[in-house]
Amino acid sequence: MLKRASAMNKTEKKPGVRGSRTGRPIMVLLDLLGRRWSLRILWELRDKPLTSRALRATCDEASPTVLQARLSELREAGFVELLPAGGYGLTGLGRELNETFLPLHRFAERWSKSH
Amino acid sequence: MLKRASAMNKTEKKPGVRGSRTGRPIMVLLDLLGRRWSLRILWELRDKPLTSRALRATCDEASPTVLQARLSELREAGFVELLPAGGYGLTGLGRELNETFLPLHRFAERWSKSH
DNA sequence: GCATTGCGCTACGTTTATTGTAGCACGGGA
DNA sequence: TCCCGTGCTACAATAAACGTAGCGCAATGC
Repeated sequence: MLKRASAMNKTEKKPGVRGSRTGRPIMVLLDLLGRRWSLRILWELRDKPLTSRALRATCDEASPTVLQARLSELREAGFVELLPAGGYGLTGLGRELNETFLPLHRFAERWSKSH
Repeated sequence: MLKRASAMNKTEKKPGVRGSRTGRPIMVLLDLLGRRWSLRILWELRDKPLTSRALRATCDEASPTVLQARLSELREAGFVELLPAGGYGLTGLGRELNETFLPLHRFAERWSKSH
């Protein structure tokens, strides 16, 4: 019998905050967001929830292994949640975080013209 | 299920924007920033240039291999430059990019209290 | 009933990225 | 000259991500 929703299976073995041994929040956050697909997942969920498979489709068919890993981390961080009705959606906190990336979109457009 | 096989028209040599086969600027940017140490490097250069060794020190002694790789990518992207006087500094574009992350600092503080 | 479909999620072998340690070539003082 | 500090690289070992397949479960259809 598998434990469902076993995101607490980390047991504090601290593989974790890779790029930050200081523990400063900004470092922890930059480390979390600096993992593959983290930023992309938050971005793809920006306007509506997606099922795990739909999310995978939007993320260039990234492997489900790492996608589930990121989703677990982002859920534990409180940015993403698994909706009762099914699918993944941003939490209030996740939406706040995402808003700090909105300027990034505009920046990306400008940047693509300049390099 | 359409496989878009022809987004390789990027004038890119080879390194290959990993997480984005679409070529949309925001995807390319999210992919670049989603590599290990990218965000951290930009963050650490936020107020003054640093030599490669100083940068490594601030980045928890990350291995010089990947640090140089990121610096090359960030230089090619036009966010970072090697100063004539020595040391790495942000370009104007890099500074703009960094400013989109300033709210992240405040967010990180709030976030650390909520989880 | 009993397949079928879609969901979240996992196993596992292969490939790729990152780490850690050591060291190079160059240039500018002293 | 020798000694630093710079940017940068080699290379084996490790960790992370990939790709494919498939599980258990619940809802739906027949």
